[in-house]
Amino acid sequence: MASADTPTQLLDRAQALVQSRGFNAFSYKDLAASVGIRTASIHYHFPTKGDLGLALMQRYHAGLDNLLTQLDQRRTSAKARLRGLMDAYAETEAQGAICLCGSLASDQETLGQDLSQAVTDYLDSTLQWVEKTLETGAASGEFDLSAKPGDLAVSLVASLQGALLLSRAADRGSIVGRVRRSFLHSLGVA
Amino acid sequence: MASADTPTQLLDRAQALVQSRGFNAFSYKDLAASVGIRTASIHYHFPTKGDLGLALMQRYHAGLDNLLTQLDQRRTSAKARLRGLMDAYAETEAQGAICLCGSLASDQETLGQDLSQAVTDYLDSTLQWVEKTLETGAASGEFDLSAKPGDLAVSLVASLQGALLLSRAADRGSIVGRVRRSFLHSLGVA
DNA sequence: TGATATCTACCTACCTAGAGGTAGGTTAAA
DNA sequence: TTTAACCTACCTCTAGGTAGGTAGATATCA
Repeated sequence: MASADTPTQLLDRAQALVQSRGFNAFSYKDLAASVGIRTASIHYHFPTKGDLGLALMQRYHAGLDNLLTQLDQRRTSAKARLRGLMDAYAETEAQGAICLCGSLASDQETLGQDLSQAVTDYLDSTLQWVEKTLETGAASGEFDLSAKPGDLAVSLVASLQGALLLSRAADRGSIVGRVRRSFLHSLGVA
Repeated sequence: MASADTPTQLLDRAQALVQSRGFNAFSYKDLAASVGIRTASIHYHFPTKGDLGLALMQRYHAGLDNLLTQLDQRRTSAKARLRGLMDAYAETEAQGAICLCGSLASDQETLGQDLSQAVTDYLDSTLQWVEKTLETGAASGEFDLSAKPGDLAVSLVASLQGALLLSRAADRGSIVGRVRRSFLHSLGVA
């Protein structure tokens, strides 16, 4: 397999660094060493660190859109679709990472306006999709919603984001798995 | 009210900075300006930044122990005790902050071993207390647990941590409030 | 076709600002 | 007269970023 082009390699490595150390705790020097070029060359592709962060979020958001579209197109049950989303979080957890935008969210006050907005947009997309999926499942009688879909959606996304955080800090096995179990339980579809 | 002594002031301001910007995104310079002394004087009280972080977590953990002990001593219902914990998170949310250890957790790979361990310890304390409280409530027939207490405890703490993150990034009002509602709902005690 | 111009993707060398941290002096109270 | 709690002045290292140069691929055109 031919190795990816430089911008892609940079984004790949930068994403890993943000997800493991936080946006303010990695440098162009780290990144340059990791890709095998000089820091000045990174500026050629991404003039400022803010630009890099923005590109990172754009790609990440595109990946989310892709996943959600695929899940919808499979036309499976609402439960299976939600499970698909939770599986994606489980995968992130398995890599020992946290969500890119979860990581950025905790440094939010130091981010530029654009980047900050990109984080908000990503979370909004997720929340809207979860809410819609819950409503669909409820309408078809698949779920017995114990609370308002909006509240449940917020709770699920919050618990998934929090799960990734806890997973690295608390030593308790797969947190995402446990969140998934108890969430499906609460929908009466476990 | 007499203003607090310098170490306390330093801890107060440092905590606010960590909770709003992240551990790696505030400097001794910021802190010094905020308290009104020079950076060198901070080193007198906290020789290294790691020491400061550790002191921060120790105080924060002590505050948690205090809260949980108080909640237990009131001998109210398990529901009220859990609500007390959730109220504390709501207060943090109202300040536009995230949990100190949630913030540290996302920069975890850059933290020293001691500080990293302190974060883990804090989360463990919380998780153990929640699990114990859930079990007590279930034993007395107060709750109808839909899942294993351990899973529920992990879910609740994850969703509270995640709620603080979302609260700043997603513009959806009080996330903690919505998490609380849907959690209590799922226990059948709303 | 061959000469020339342009462009891409890097490079070396450098800048300024700021980081955390240290050495040693000063001041005021115990 | 000692000690606590500051200070000034300084250190080294690293940050993000810039200036300007270069090798090699690609396009242009007499």
